[in-house]
Amino acid sequence: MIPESLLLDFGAKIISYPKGTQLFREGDTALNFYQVVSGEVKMNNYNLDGKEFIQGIFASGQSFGEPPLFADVKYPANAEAITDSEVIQLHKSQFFALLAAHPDIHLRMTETLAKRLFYKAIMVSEISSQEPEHRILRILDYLKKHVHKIEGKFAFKVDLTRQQIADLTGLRVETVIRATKSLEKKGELKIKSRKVYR
Amino acid sequence: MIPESLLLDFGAKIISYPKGTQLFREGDTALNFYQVVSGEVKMNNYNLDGKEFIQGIFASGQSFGEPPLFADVKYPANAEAITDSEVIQLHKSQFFALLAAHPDIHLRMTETLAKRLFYKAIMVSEISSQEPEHRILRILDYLKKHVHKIEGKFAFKVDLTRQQIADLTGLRVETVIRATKSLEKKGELKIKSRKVYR
DNA sequence: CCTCCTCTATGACTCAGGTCATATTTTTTC
DNA sequence: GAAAAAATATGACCTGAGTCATAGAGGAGG
Repeated sequence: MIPESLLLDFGAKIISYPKGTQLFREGDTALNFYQVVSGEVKMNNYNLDGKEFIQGIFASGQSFGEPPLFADVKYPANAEAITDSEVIQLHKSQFFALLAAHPDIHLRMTETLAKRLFYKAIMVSEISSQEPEHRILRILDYLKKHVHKIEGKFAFKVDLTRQQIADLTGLRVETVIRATKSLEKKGELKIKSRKVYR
Repeated sequence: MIPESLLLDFGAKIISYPKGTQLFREGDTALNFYQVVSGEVKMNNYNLDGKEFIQGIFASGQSFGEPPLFADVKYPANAEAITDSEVIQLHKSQFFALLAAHPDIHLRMTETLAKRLFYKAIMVSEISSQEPEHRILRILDYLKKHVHKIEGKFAFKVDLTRQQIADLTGLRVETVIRATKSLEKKGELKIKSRKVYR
């Protein structure tokens, strides 16, 4: 997370995107650095038959879509506002000026990429190894430990719909519903008024 | 890729690992920066029933296992020498000294992470969307375009066994064999004396 | 040239997760 | 506060990739 004041110093703008708006699409060339001010933004892909896969969900303070700024590639996914959102965005050239002026922030940026790579490494291996229940637990544990930094049994209230869990794990809603129920029976998680706790 | 001479200046050592040796294991704390001098190293996971998933294969000049140096996490996978290999390794503290002294190299490092993230983003979405043939084509196209930078139909000779393709895509050997044959029939790739061309 | 080992190949069978249909509950919207 | 939309839930059925077994082809090494 880069302080907003600093971003603004370098010429960043805060832009509002109503729920459902696309900020950029898969295949677009990356022109800006983005950081969520308020609301939630997701990055996703749609496969041939319209099924969604969510690469990540980004909340207040989190940046997204940086890799293509560094690597010479196009966006591998779309970005879409999940709720009405405000996003601070800074043009690529200015972003690099900022990094050059602040090596510590560059290092934190690298750290962010490294963490995301860690998550993807886990998910890709997990998804490939099948077993819906395992996949679901893994993503919940990842969110609990690394994103929300919560400890304690059932202390983490999962603020995701079954559909979102499905789209993050590459499963179907029905499978997620059945698997979460089965996991509850096994004592791996709790379901209270339809919300999942882990 | 960081010049070997520079790494050596900062105290790096070149170490030989015979085929099959593990350099580090999933869950280990990251202590060194690694770069392949000769041979090939893979990073992989084994799931509960022993099935392998290959996170990546690294050849001469490529570095691996850096993310946990930056992010405060353990290795998400093992590293193992595929062939007899020489690897140059530099202790974490010295590695950071090197980066601080050479911002341009730090930027290239960030670029490397960004590219790898790009690959993982593609793979995770692709693997989740099922359809073996699609998955296989995707990884082949990725390797062709981004790793080997080859153009032209069937100009890319895939130097991977069916088993390795399977382990990279999360499929089974038999499925890969059947799918590649089917893809050949469809004209998407060629098989000449058992080697796949794309 | 022969042996051993790895890799490719193919058929038969199984089953887990996807698909589809339908219902109920909760939340959102106007 | 009623209507519409979204989310959860459940059953029945189906299909495609996994599993298992077995065989042949190619390559390395003595």
